[in-house]
Amino acid sequence: MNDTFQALSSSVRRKILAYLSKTDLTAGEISERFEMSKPALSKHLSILMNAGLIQGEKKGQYVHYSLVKENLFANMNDFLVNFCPQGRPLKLESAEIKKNKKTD
Amino acid sequence: MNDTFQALSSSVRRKILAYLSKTDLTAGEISERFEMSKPALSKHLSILMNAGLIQGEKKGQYVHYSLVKENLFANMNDFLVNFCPQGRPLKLESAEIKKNKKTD
DNA sequence: TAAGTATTTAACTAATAGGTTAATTATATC
DNA sequence: GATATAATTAACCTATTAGTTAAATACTTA
Repeated sequence: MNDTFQALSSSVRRKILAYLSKTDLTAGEISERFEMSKPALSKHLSILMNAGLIQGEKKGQYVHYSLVKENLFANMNDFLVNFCPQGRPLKLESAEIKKNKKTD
Repeated sequence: MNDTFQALSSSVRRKILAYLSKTDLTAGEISERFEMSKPALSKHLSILMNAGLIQGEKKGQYVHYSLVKENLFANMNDFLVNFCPQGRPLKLESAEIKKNKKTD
């Protein structure tokens, strides 16, 4: 869980996850979307890999990255369950949440 | 959202939240639960405060801290909604999640 | 095989995070 | 008012993080 939250503490990495939630991308395609060197991006990708939030598959000279959604949800659930008194998995009322929404 | 995930990236701070999910505590009571100096704990508390995840109320010479659960859920929801294709709030099947559970 | 492209690794640097002890602030009590 | 307690702030140190450029690795193609 530590690795997960550590990985999620960077907005760059959260954006990578958001991109991958739409479609798989190669390392190069990901790096095009950021104003940052490829090695820097590569490090972010390896942090997400180590946290089990993404996976990479080498195809020829490319590495295709994809989201591992189950791990994302599993870790979030493990965490959030602490705050549900009944110990049940999440059941949120969207209205109550929207009320407190802050734009980022 | 950055502040929230930054705050959650520390296991000490996640433990503080877990304690506060059970009951309100003073700064001193919180620091007793960790092997760390009071100033160090105080800094963790201020990070959680800045993220809006806890609030402190001064009563006499004590400061009583409590969880602000709504902000926790709101931020998590804002984040997780990205990964729900329909854009709906979370609806997870606990069985599928348990399968991938990793102990921390 | 040589040259080009995709990606990662290595070596380095600057900024940030997380801890320490000492000092300060605010309240309580004698 | 003096002293004790709770909590935070200040000053400092070390380790980690996040970026850089240069080099290495792996694959493709002429």
